[in-house]
Amino acid sequence: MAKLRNINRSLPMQLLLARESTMSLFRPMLRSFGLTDQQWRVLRVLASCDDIEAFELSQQSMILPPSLTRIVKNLEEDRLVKRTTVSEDQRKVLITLTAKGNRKYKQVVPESEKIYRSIENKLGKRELDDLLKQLVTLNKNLEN
Amino acid sequence: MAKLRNINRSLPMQLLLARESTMSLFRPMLRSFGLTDQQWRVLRVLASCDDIEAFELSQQSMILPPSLTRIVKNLEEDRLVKRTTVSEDQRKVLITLTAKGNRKYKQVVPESEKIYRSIENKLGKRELDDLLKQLVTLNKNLEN
DNA sequence: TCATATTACTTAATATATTAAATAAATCAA
DNA sequence: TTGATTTATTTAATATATTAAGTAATATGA
Repeated sequence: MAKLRNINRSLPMQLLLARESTMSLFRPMLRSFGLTDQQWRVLRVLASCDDIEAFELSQQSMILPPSLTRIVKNLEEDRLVKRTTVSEDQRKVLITLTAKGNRKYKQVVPESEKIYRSIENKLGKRELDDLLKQLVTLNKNLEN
Repeated sequence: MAKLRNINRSLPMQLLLARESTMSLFRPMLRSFGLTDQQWRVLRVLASCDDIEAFELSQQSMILPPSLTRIVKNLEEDRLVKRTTVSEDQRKVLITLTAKGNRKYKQVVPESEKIYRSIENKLGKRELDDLLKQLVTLNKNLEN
């Protein structure tokens, strides 16, 4: 009978485990700032640009549009982001960070970098760079 | 001002992207068998043992207990798995694959392996093995 | 111009994730 | 032995993921 490969030889499972291993190091810090993983992904994209269309934000934060609608709505209620429509194309929505959102972002950045450096220390800078390079290559080669 | 690293240099983001890149190749196949990603993770663990306690299944399938409760309930309604309690410890629940569940598993395995081999071809067997080794190392080194 | 198609986003429905609290059985300590 | 604690799982509440369907604005073609 055809047998399925062991978990240790399954790329999807090892990626899931690796993602969880790393995120579990950041999560308590993010929660202490009142942020979910996804909210932080949105904030960091917004911090890298003046404003952004919903579709582009969806791509860059890797959150599908239906989820993004709710996440942005919640962030808006927390006054961390602001939504405006584009006058030239009334279908489009522009999302921007508020001053409060920007302050929150600036509070999180140093804590995030601190954790990232501790990961670098645990894994070794060269090994981490090497792994990142391979992941970037994989993502390029498997891209639809 | 402290600046956050670019997405391309963020291990958590690249892992998320890589996980999504690979799972998107398996997902249509799994859906064609009427299975969600998580249901398939549960079935493949069950196929590797006669029976298993809920807690152990939770660990191996990387699904937290509250989610597992519902997933197993749904699989049970589909008659793919069966739940029994342990007489020596009435708190514990044993979960097993039914004959129907085993047939489903055996149908999926060759299709899954086919996709896995196509990934091997795209990435190169040596590169894939190397990446897997690094992920296993990362998971060991970051393990709580 | 006007019906049709496309685009951008939202709503809806169902499934899963996360955290906390609840329940019930088993264990432990005085 | 019994009250407190621990263990194994479930329930509950809120957040996110996924897929499909809906809506409104824009673009296109006869």
